[in-house]
Amino acid sequence: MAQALERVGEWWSLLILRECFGGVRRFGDFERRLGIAKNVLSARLKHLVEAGVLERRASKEDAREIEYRLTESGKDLAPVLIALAQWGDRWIYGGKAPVRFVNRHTGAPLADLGLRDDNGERLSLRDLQMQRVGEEGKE
Amino acid sequence: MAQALERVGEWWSLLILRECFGGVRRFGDFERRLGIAKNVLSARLKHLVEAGVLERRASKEDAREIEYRLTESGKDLAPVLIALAQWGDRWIYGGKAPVRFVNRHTGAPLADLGLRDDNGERLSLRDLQMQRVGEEGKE
DNA sequence: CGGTATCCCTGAAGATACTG
DNA sequence: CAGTATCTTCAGGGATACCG
Repeated sequence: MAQALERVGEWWSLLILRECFGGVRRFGDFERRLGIAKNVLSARLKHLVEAGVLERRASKEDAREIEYRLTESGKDLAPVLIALAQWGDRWIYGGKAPVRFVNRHTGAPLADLGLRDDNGERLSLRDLQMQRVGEEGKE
Repeated sequence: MAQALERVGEWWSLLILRECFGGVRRFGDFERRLGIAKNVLSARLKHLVEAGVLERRASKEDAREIEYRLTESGKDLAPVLIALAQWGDRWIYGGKAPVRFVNRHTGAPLADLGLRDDNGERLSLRDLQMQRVGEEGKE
C-alpha cells in the first residue's frame, strides 16, 4: 500500500487521473480544467508515465497532437478513486455529492464500494482479518 | 474527491490509518511500527483527529494510557485503503501480496473491490458514466 | 500547442533534545 | 510514555518567461 501511494499519492496526481477518467487527454486541457501551472503539470505527468499509469503518445488522428491515456494499471485505479469519492460524498458533503456515477446503459447508480468476500457477501470491519505474510494475523 | 484527499491524503496519514485498522492504538506503537519521528507522528495524529477520522481519548482500562481510535468516518475509509492495497498487489507486487485479508469466520479471502451498480452487477469502466452535478455527462 | 528553465515559497519530514 | 520545541532539509507547488 505504501508502494502504491508512492506512485500515485500526490494530490495533483490524483486530480489528473480523475480528469483522465473524465476523458481528458491533452496537456492544455488538463491545464485549463485544473488550473495547474505548466511546470507542475509537466512534472506530474512525467511522474505518472514513469509510474506506468499513463501513456504518452501521438494522437492517431493528428500525429502532432500529443495525448496522455490511462494504461491498464491506470484504469484499474478506478475503484480507488471512486471509493475515495464516495467517502468524501458521505463524510464531507453529507450525501450531497458533486459528482455522480451511473451505469450508462441502464442509468442505475453505482453501488457503494464495500467489502465483500469471495461469495459476494458484504463484510464488516469486524469480520475482517488482516495478515501480514509471514506473520500471524492481527485484528 | 480533492476534499477527501486534503484530509487524509498525505503519505504518513495513510500508513497511520493502516496501522489503526491493524489494531494499533498507542503513540509508542505507531512510532515503533512505522519508524516515524515523534514530532511528525504527533503532527499527523493531530491532523487526523482534526479531520475527524481518529479520536483521541484515555483508555478505559488505564486512564493514563492515551489511545487513538478510528471514528465511524475513519472506519469507513477501509474500502479506500483496501482498494489501494489490492491495486498495489496486482500492479506492483504482481499478485504476490505482502498482506492478505480474509473473512475471520470462514477464512474466505476478500474479494477484489470492483465497480458494481445497484443490482450488484459488475461494471466496467466503459459502462460507467461520470456526471458532474450541474453539467451533462462525459465519459 | 506542449512543453523547459528559473526563481521563490511553503509544508512535510527527519534528527535531536527536552518535559510532565 | 506521550508528547513539545527547535532546527534543517527537501520535494511539491506557483509564477513567469522562453522555446520549437
